[in-house]
Amino acid sequence: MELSKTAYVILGLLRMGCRTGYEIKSLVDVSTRFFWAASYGQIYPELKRLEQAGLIRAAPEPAEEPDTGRRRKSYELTEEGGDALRAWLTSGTPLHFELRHEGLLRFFLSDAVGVDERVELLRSIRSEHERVLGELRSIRPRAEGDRAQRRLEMPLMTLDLGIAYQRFIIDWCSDAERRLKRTSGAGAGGAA
Amino acid sequence: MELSKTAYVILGLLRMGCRTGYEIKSLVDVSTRFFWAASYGQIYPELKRLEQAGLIRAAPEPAEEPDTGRRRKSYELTEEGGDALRAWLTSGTPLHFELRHEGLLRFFLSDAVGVDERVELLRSIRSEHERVLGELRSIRPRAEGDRAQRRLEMPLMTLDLGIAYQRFIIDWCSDAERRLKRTSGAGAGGAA
DNA sequence: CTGATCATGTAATTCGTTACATGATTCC
DNA sequence: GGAATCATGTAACGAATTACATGATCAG
Repeated sequence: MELSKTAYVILGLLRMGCRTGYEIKSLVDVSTRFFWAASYGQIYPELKRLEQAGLIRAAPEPAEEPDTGRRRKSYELTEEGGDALRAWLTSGTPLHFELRHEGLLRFFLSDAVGVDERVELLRSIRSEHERVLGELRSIRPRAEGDRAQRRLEMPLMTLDLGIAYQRFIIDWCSDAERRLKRTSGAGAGGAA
Repeated sequence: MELSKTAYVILGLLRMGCRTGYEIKSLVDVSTRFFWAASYGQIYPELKRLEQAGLIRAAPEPAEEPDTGRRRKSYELTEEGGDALRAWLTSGTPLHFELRHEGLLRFFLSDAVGVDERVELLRSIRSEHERVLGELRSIRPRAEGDRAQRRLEMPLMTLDLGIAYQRFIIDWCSDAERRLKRTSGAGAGGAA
């Protein structure tokens, strides 16, 4: 593959209406971040590369915004950029998938500690996911708005998967906690 | 935090009975890989560091294995190593969580293509997760064995979460496909 | 004898984060 | 006037992958 995944994030968000690097980063932080993060250190250099490759171009400042001396670079998709985006979206390339979940890692290794510590661990995993669930819920109105006003269906659908996913993990944690307590019975055994 | 997460993977797997870098890598590939991957390029240098830090030490070759000229370095946990592992397992440090899911990213951006392409995308996401589910099922017997013979409960419990999680995503994909088809109704609309 | 597996390591490179540097504008 | 936000970028660093290099042993 030629372009990095982050390049497609930029192409895709430009298509969704973002114009500057700053706007892209702001939107990433309330959307793709949960399954594909990106930092300024990636976005700005990538914008330059994409411009050189002819996939995006500098856009004229929109008229509504009369030149406020504030310097900023607006970009827009070129036709080639749109083509590249759609080509990637429909290509059969293997889908990269990667998870780094410290909570699960600890849980996996937690035979080294006692049941009480295991339960405590499970609680902190659950509370992390509850925090994320809260975040996802808080951004839902925006996704609803995008759907109603800009005919963007997928952001909301993706968000709802995220919400369901968080709930799934949270429920699993509650279940597991109950099972651990039951199994340990009277004598809570430690381990070394 | 002093140690990298990968250092704790090593400490933890050493505790679970691995002895060499090679064994650690082999076990990682059928266990933690799904939520915390590690490569040789990390494992071997990390083993050296951990030895210098006194958390692991070179272990005498077990007697059952009469010196086959095959050179290899066996390690074992020191007391300090075990302490460090348990300290991390029970510490309240924020739990690092990170997901990179190209399928979701594409799905999120797929308003740029037509419903048919969206459905196709959903199918390939589902089939990826079905593949992973198959992998997880294939390693389950090993986890059952570890539980029965070595009193390691957590690997199996973690694996069963993984299996349930894959099923959750697969089901969601099937649902979403049905919903997309229903919504699109008669006139399948494309988008640009 | 040959291919699979056991076994250890390094070097180059890629990917991504974090911190830093800078400065304008807007809202209170 | 000061804090928050808008806005763009770079440099240093760290984490991790990939490819390479090497060689022994074991099963057929």
